[in-house]
Amino acid sequence: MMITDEARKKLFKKYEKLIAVNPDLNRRLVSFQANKQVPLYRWFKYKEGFSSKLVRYFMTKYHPTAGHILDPFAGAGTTLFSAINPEKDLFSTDCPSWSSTGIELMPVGKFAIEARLAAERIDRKRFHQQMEVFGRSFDEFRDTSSRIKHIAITQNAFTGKTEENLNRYLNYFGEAISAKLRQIAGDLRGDNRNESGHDGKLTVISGSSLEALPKLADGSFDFIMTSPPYCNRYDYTRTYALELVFLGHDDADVKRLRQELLSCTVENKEKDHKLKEIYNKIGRRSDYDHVMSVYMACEAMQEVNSILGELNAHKKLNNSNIPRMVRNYFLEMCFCIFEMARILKNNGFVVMVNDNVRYGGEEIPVDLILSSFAESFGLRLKKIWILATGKGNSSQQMGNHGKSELRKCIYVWEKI
DNA sequence: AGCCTAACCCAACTGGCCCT
DNA sequence: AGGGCCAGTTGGGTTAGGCT
Repeated sequence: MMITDEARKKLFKKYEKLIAVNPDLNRRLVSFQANKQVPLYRWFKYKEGFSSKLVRYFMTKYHPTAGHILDPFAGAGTTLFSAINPEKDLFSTDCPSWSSTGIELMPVGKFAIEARLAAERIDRKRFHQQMEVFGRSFDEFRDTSSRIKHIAITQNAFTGKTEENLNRYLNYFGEAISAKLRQIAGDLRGDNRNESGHDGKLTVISGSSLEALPKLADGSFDFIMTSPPYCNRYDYTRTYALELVFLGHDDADVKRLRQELLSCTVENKEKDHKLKEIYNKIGRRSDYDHVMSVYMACEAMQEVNSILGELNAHKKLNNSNIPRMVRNYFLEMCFCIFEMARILKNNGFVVMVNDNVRYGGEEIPVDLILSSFAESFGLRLKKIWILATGKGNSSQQMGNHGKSELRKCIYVWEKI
């Protein structure tokens, strides 16, 4: 089996001087952890999100004056809300507020965004009253002595302490909901914006970035801050299956959604035909051809594709669809990056959170490949910030490939 | 008060099983 | 045979509580 890493090494050499550890960044900030204690953001834990503090950090660092921000993979809307709710200590008070636009395919994220917007408009006093009524209705059903209706065989089957714990568990649903509502009410009370809403305007587009981005106007954004799906087999429709069902989606809906996601799971099929159709329909076939040629011209990309093909032929990958997923992940991202470059204003910035990945022991330098696409489309790589502690292997890889670290990155691209 | 440690907590995963 | 899906491992971070 022929394994080379020359093209990847060459690309690394090219960008090496721009890769640097940023001591201000850590896992807490780059993940949702730092949002868990923040009022309003803590209502819904979007596991894959980053923190509001991270958004503020990069906006202050690269674009302290207000404008229009975009997040094409908006999730629960951390970027969007952080931009329209400026904090006095970070943004100058006389600067007008940002407006923000988000694109989100997953109904879960869109629902979380809309729920928060709705909550900020409600009559807070009335909400508090309703909450108390709701809480009392739970109390009526609560038998504090015991939820367990004993029969002979359960009598004295466990200690008093155990029974107390079991009851606590059985009562937990009501308690959990009441606690969440108290938190929401408290956050709304502490929120000193007026009830008519935000300083800035927030728009959310429901659908795939592959279809929505081509419809946005040239040069209409000052700043893009986002975290696309990682190239890591992560299936969002599975992670949020319960929430999707709760929102009324059936099996067919979930399967359709899974196929619409940017290819990041082994179940994703080719979207080439669909992409062609999107660009033909809006009379931009030449853009489609241009993006394809940039993708094909990237040597590191071709090296990764051919190595994964070889590993697959030798049964060295634990799932035979990994090469297809990786190939399409980068192709689809290539289209997204082309569109981001087009809709950004000159001197505008893209800040993108993403991790590198590894399959069959072979590292895929996601940061380098995506940055080389960006440069082909007129976005200059300003920095690849990395965390001091990268990410290690999953436990399953330890036996075969040992321990080695991969970069956890935040790329900064500037339109020139 | 400051150090230390055991006990938790938690992770943008991936190996492989189960059906059709 | 392969699409679709399930679910366990283990390193590293955090913290309560004991010890000096």
